[in-house]
Amino acid sequence: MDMGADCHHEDGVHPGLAGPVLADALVLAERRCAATQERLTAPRRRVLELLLESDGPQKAYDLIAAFGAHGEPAKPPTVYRALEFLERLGFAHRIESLNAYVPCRLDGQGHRAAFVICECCGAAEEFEPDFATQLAAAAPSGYAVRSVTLEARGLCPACQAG
Amino acid sequence: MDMGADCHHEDGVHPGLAGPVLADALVLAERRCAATQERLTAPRRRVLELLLESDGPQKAYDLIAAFGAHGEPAKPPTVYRALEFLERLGFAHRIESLNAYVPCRLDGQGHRAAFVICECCGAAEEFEPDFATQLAAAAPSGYAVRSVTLEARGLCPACQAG
DNA sequence: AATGATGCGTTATGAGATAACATAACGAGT
DNA sequence: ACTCGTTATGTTATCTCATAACGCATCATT
Repeated sequence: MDMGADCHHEDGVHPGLAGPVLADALVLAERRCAATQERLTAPRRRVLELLLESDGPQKAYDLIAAFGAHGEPAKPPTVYRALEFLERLGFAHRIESLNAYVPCRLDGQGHRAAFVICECCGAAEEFEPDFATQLAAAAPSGYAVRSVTLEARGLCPACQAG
Repeated sequence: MDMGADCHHEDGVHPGLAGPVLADALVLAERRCAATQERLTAPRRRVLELLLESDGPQKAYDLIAAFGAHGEPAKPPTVYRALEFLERLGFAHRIESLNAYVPCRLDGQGHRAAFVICECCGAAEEFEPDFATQLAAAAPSGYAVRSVTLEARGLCPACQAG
């Protein structure tokens, strides 16, 4: 995406978790895994941690580079497998139009995710596409819609003001 | 996308143009370019032709491979530049979740494109997202939405029946 | 013709993702 | 505790997707 060279704003919508808040989020994820007999293994947990710490959408190779505790990168499959797991459980989402990943900011698992993406600062905000059911009606006749990818672009409030 | 191993359907929604119908479509494209002082150059025209001939979403490297008249592939930038042009003029759309391209099947230029994609046969059907304006309201507070990427997945009528 | 803008051809490389295979960890049943 | 099937990981290599950078060609205007 072209962010425009004249944007001086920071990613600020989701500042990224740290300290006890981050720890809590990870514990919550552990619990949700335990409840469904899924395993939040070390690499999965690490990738989730990196996503939660981040201020905005993360590229897979950013995660790969940041994976190791002392600067050693991960191997690509390690991170891609973890991302696949996190998406499956609803802990993370892929933003197709950015080739990037974000942690889920909403509670419900299995929900349909939708995003607004600021073309200026790159922030991505998740929202609940309540109208997904409307979509099924709006879609061409006869299609049985099962999932929806919805990514809207525009300007976040800060970038409109600035 | 996982199309499922058990689908025996063909891409049938848009059979691909040929002969006089194809020629007409290209002439129409020429006219629309001329009207806005844009140039439908040879590589651009060739890529549009390949898209119009196709039965379904085409990958960039499929187009690259098919570009030459006698089996010689194009160089990647040739095709990517043509696709960029065709998208800009509304003659083609990129489907993000497939990394693939389709010719525009609707008349209006500059419209917001939306797609339903059959998870079984891979067909992609374009439709007009009339509710895009509703989206602006549904989006998180304060975002000024400028464009929307909407890609729904499900089963086309033929694949539901079969 | 000179000029400036746009587009093309070419080489090379960057960015994103996965196939394939071997090894290791878990967990249910005995 | 053992063994067996399953699930997950480590590793290497490769595949797919896309663009940077450069020089030349083409076209419209002067």
